[in-house]
Amino acid sequence: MGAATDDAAFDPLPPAFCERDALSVARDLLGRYLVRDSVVLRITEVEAYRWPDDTASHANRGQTRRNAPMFGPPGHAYVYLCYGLHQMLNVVARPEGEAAAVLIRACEPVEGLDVVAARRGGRRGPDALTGPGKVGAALAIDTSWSGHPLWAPGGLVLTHGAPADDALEGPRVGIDYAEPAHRDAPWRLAVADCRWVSHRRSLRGGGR
DNA sequence: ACAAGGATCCTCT
DNA sequence: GAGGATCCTTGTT
Repeated sequence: MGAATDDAAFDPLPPAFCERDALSVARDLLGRYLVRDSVVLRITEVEAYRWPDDTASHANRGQTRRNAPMFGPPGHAYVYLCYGLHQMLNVVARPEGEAAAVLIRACEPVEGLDVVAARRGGRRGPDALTGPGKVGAALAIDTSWSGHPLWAPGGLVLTHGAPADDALEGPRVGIDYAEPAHRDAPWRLAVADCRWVSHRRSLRGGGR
């Protein structure tokens, strides 16, 4: 991706991009870039946590200190710690007061592969970036980034990237505690024909 | 102040 | 395919 620095791929997405239903935002996030310093990752897999009435969502039982950014304005990060060690990055969707988010589950490296490999124990293949905890590690973020605006220069930035033409869909991972209707809903989306995707066996063609 | 469980990852078999 | 790691968040006492 050599001469990518002078095209629009690195223009930040405005907050208004995220000011709609999380499933729509999720679909349109496929192919976008997450940029932090020398590291550029292309988003390849996401999950929508919707509003209202999604029993898998952290926001389902009301606002807490942890999930407060979900209730805030769109286009901010929501980062939380999972299983005591994994930093999970979400993009906040919907207007302020309506708590929805998109979990970034996997990415494909665009630039900064050496830095990513160093942060991921030397891994350079899809194992390095297929899983939400792996993405957090590759970007070296933690919960102190929760609430960060994703369009502000110099931090963690969500940019236009290279939007994906085709998508696969399937049920979200690790939410057996949710009501069946939400547990089985196909609200996990991934770039089609892409190796940088986790749990590929449970995905099917869904498109756009 | 306490107990329970988690939107996962890694290693080993 | 199974289990341990690892500690914060949450709801309750």
